[in-house]
Amino acid sequence: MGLTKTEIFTAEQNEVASIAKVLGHPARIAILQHLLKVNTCICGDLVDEIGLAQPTISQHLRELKNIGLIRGNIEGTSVCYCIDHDNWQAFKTLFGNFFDTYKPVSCEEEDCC
Amino acid sequence: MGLTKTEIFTAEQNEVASIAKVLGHPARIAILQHLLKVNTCICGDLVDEIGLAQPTISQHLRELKNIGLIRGNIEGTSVCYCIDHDNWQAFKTLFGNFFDTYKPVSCEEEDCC
DNA sequence: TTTATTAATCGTAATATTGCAATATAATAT
DNA sequence: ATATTATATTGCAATATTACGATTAATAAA
Repeated sequence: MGLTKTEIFTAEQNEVASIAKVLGHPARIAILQHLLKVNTCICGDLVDEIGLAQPTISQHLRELKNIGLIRGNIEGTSVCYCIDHDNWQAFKTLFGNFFDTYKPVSCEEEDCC
Repeated sequence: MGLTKTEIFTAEQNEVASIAKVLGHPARIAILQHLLKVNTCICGDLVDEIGLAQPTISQHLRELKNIGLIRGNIEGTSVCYCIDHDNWQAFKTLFGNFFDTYKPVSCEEEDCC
């Protein structure tokens, strides 16, 4: 074990979890926040900004890119990263809908908590 | 290694990442979705509903409870779980703000992607 | 008091993640 | 061609996560 049983869950459950999982590391949140602030940057900027080794930042960038949160464009010898606009909006909606599903129970109804 | 360097990140970055991490497993999304649908349920219901072993569900429930997404009330021999209203709203706002930070770059401005 | 019922905890195996040094790759500059 | 710059990949050690069988604890029912 140590292996998630994805086959017993719905596609939506797996998708929400996959995105949340990528957001579940402070380095990746820091990368996204830096990108949100400066719009575009290269890997080296993030190494200076965040203070993790270059291979570690590169690895986090790959995960963010794989899930579609960011994109990277080769520019000479460096790679310019930025937020993926369309996916960002889609993920925002996905999480918004998830959190909005909550319907507070009225005091009249049964509630154990 | 294998250990996240939380000390080099801001409290907000660590908080967002911690919550996202807990949301980063389909079983925990499934548990929350079931709770959102039926308002309250006990551990055994989730075992039947989801199809993981009882200790596994119990473990996922503990993580959801630790981060504050749900609460559990002892009722006789069973424990009644429900969404934690206040934290749910707070986390919704936290993630909403995070996703809303994105300001699309106009075509005029520099953008590499 | 014994026996269910329900959930938590313990222990453990399999797998995943984090972080980095060393190395490889790829484009540019000299 | 060679050196430089920037990033990706590989390999590995330390740690974390996932899942579950076995056990425990705590209440309820007989």
